[in-house]
Amino acid sequence: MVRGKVQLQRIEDKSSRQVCFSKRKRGLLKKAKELSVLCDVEMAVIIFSSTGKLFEFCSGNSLRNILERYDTHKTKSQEIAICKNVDKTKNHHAEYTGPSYMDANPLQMVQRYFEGKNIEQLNITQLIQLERELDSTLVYTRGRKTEAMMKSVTALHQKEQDLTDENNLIEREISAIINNGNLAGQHGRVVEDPDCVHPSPLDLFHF
Amino acid sequence: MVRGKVQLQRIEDKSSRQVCFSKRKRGLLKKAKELSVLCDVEMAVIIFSSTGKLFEFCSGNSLRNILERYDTHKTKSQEIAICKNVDKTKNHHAEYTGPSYMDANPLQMVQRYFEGKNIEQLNITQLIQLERELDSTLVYTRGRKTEAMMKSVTALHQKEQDLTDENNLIEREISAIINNGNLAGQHGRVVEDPDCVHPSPLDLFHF
DNA sequence: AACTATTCATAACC
DNA sequence: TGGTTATGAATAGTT
Repeated sequence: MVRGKVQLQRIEDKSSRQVCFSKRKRGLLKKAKELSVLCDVEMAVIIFSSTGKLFEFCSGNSLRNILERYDTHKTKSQEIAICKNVDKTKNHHAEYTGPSYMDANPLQMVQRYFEGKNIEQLNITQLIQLERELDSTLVYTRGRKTEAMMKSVTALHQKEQDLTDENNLIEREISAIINNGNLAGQHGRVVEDPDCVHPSPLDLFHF
Repeated sequence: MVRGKVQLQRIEDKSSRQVCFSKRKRGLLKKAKELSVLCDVEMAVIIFSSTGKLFEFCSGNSLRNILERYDTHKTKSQEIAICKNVDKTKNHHAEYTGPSYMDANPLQMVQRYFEGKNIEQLNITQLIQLERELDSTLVYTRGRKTEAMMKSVTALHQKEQDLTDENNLIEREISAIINNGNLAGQHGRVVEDPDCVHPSPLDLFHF
């Protein structure tokens, strides 16, 4: 505000309101552009004047894209809320604080990166190059996935082995206890066999 | 801008960018609220931070309503544009002509998108999803490429045809001239045949 | 998270 | 509308 601080309420005089709208709209759109460029964010502004005229701004090329992203985001956060059974009441500048890195797919990423150039508008050379690079990214990702899965499988095998060992150990302990119980019944005393109750680690690999 | 006027381009330093984002977002949302109240307009602001967080503002109580209004408005104006056969260029705000990212490959894009999280550190689920999405992006890109090539080939065929036609035309003109030259030699005068020298456009399709 | 020097946005006026 | 100006606001750089 400026020059005799104005109250934050509807300007009643129609023409003043119109003038103010025109000036402030320009200012807001400028700020929006600055924000989107400086901070590299995706954003959209939609304004309907009181006369019904539409003014819009969007950071990339397509406001529709942003609305779609908004929709998926909303849907996902709703899903998450349901999953977590969280009944979060929305604060008016609701900020979704979920894990959000995965909510954009590579196509959107690529489009965001070409910022302005819709993928539809790329020429053949660019498309061929993009194809090649996507291909190698895919190959790389598959490699990483396989590697990660192998590691995971190995880890699972190890865990399985450990659990099996533990089971065997427990079984041996149980039989030992039973045996001791029998012996105790026969001889009137408890015989402790350390080799059975505390087998050496190597014993674990005999089964 | 302020204190050593900043360039209107992406702030490269990540933490500066985030601080700037935080400050400017607050400012923008405030301005948006002021505009909507003072001038009594319906409006919406949607912002995705670079970390994927969503921030929003709307004048009424439902952003969804505004998006619906936007949709109907767009549909109508599009219909009008089609009816009037108007090739209206897009909104004048979507003219970001910043650094082209054509030199970044998708792997860099993906990594940059995960900002900080190296692709090495993604878990299996994320990798599988990434693989799937890269795959469909690749399929899509291949489709686009094929389409573009087909168009190009068709265009080339057309061009070839046109050139062939032109050649034929020229040949006919030349023979006509030669013929006329011969006739001139035989009869001592030049005979002009307008049908040969300036064939009607339809003649082009007789070959 | 505060501070401050600057630039910026804009209400009032023309 | 569009321009000018005085003034309050926004904010980049710094701490």
